[in-house]
Amino acid sequence: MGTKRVTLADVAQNAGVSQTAASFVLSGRRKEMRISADVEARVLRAVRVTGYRPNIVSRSLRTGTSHTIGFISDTVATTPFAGHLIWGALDAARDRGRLLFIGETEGDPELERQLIDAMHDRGVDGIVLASMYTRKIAVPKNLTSRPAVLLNAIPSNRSRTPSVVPDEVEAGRTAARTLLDAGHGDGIGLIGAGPVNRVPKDSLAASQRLQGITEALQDAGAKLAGSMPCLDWQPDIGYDATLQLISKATPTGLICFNDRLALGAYQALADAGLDVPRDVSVVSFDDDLMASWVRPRLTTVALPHYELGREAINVLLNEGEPDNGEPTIRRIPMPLRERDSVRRLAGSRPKVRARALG
Amino acid sequence: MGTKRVTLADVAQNAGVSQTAASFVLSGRRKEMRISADVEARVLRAVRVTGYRPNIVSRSLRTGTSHTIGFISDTVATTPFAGHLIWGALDAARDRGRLLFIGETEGDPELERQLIDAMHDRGVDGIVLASMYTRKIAVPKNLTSRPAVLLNAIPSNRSRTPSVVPDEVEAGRTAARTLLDAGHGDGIGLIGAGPVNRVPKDSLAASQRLQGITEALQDAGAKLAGSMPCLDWQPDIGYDATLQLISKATPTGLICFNDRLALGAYQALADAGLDVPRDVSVVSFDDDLMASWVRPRLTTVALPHYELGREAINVLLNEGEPDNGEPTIRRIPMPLRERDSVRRLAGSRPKVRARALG
DNA sequence: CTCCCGTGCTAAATCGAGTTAGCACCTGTG
DNA sequence: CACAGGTGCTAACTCGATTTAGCACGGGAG
Repeated sequence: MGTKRVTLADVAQNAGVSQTAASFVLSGRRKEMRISADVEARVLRAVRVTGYRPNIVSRSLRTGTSHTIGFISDTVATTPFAGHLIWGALDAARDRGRLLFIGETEGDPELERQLIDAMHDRGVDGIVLASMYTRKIAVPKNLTSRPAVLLNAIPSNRSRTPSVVPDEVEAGRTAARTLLDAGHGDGIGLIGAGPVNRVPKDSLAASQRLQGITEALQDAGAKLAGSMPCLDWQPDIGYDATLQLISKATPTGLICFNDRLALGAYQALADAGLDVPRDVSVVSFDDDLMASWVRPRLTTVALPHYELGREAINVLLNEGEPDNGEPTIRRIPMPLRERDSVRRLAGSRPKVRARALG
Repeated sequence: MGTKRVTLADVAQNAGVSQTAASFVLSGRRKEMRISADVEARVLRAVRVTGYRPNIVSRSLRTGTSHTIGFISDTVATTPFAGHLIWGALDAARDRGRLLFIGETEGDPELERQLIDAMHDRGVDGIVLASMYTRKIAVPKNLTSRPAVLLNAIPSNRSRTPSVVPDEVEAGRTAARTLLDAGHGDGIGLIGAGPVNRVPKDSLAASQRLQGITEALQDAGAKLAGSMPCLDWQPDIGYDATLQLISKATPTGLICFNDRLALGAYQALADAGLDVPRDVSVVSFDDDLMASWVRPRLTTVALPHYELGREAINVLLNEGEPDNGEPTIRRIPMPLRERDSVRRLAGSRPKVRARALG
């Protein structure tokens, strides 16, 4: 309890050498400083005997590196996503011997500024600034005085701050190809955006998913069967949009821009007497928990929250490597979760295995 | 960017005084050290001009207090509860000028030990060790070398470590009274435990909720209509238990030991052609998200996760106050969320308002 | 025998705050 | 005029590690 902590001086005394010698042994630079094997052995024994653990606060003061990282998000409690983002960051941090400070801004820029300062005051090696949904954000001025990485966000102002984001464009292609490969060619409808993009301006998911979808359709020479932009991506909006879309012509496949829209689409299709996937196939994005709860289970392109968290830490700690003037944007693949909401149309060619390689 | 941080020495130089004087001004001890108002003004101006912020690492080394708290939980990602526990802790920490380290043990004692050490190495002022469900835990030996608080857990070994837990006994009384006040007297059945307690040994919720229920029934002179202990508190188990219970005699009210059991009970009652709350009233515990999703919305006694998180920080920072030999156990009230699953029986006396006071 | 160089270590400075001990100056008193 | 006592400040040490500068010794070359 009250026993004082063992310091390096104690270890040195126990080993009968100077603090300097002990320090060099422990930092593994004994060759460089020509410390004899004998002294090394004595120091290591002293460490074991005394149960010495270096005081990181002190080391941090001297070296300026605290083996500590700040993780600031706009919200940690309300979305279940947050947990996995933090989880990935936590694991990556532990793998590299770092501890994580966390903070929550609740979207308040002033609070954000204070948190960044408070973490810098504590000598963090860098800060991960995370957003709960992918968007452009203004990089706070005080963030850039030390290494920083944006997570799930791209700098809106001209800033060198590296970013880690989901690869939404490729996700759009994946979603479209899933229906194309199942033979839905010209029968694909869009719920959520397109053909002209109209969604909240700071959401990147909408425009990039649409871009990927459009590219994949063009590559396949396919034409959209219809599309309904939605200003908000909630179940009830998806319900209305779907009813409206099928009132003109019934598509054989639907790409919903997120799982909540898909939930609404499920209900609308059921009300219209259409069966999923027999009459209409559905593909979506996010891989919300509910995607595996609904019946039939929803095929969706997953947001890789755990991987995003991990990669943010890795990018932060590897900073200064690929310094080619351009701000780094690391895009994390969004994996397809194939479940039960897509039907392969008769006569469609089976998915070409080689495509998975390219 | 590359500009070096402003130190106290810079401030002192800018103000034309010694570092000592500047330090005393900033720590508010100028009276004590007889610093003139003139010098004080010059120092404060210098702070403003230079944008000085104290280096907490340095302060921490000298004073031993880092204004930093460790929060270690067994899991952060998998349960939605975790977010609110951390959220409460985060808010309380911010209110008191502290930052939070977080760590996740994934139930691994070795990892737990390492995390505790890593945080102590960084000079945390104390550690909150949190469990995701209420239980007894063995307090790690290395935890107690500095202030610590158990959250959602009670020490199983003889330990002075203070605890913050939900008041499960009172919650049991609340649940029982809710049905008693609605006139369900001798018609109350239990799903999950009782009359003899048979549930996983380290779960405190079961025994304490049962104790509260039993006390409230005794106070009211009421007898149990039946009870079904369950080894695991999952929907399918609750379904079976409920079917079995009503096969003997149909109670007018059901207390389920958590919301998942209640979900199963809902399904069983529906299958048996019984309506909630017309035929059977249901009260439960936890206030899971789903409790407000099911129809009729479930009346349940809520686990106060946010408050638990807040209080853990408060207890940690107020340590050394009520030092009366006994280990402190702080019990946080579990509030009743009155929704639509309880029916007041005809002829029952309305709830006495004064009862809420006592 | 002297000089040089490599070997193996140590003394002391350093990081940036907080804290202890004490110095110079002024005023009032006997 | 000597001296006590208060006022207002500063020099120097401290926390515990890292790191720079350099010392003592032995052996080989000239």
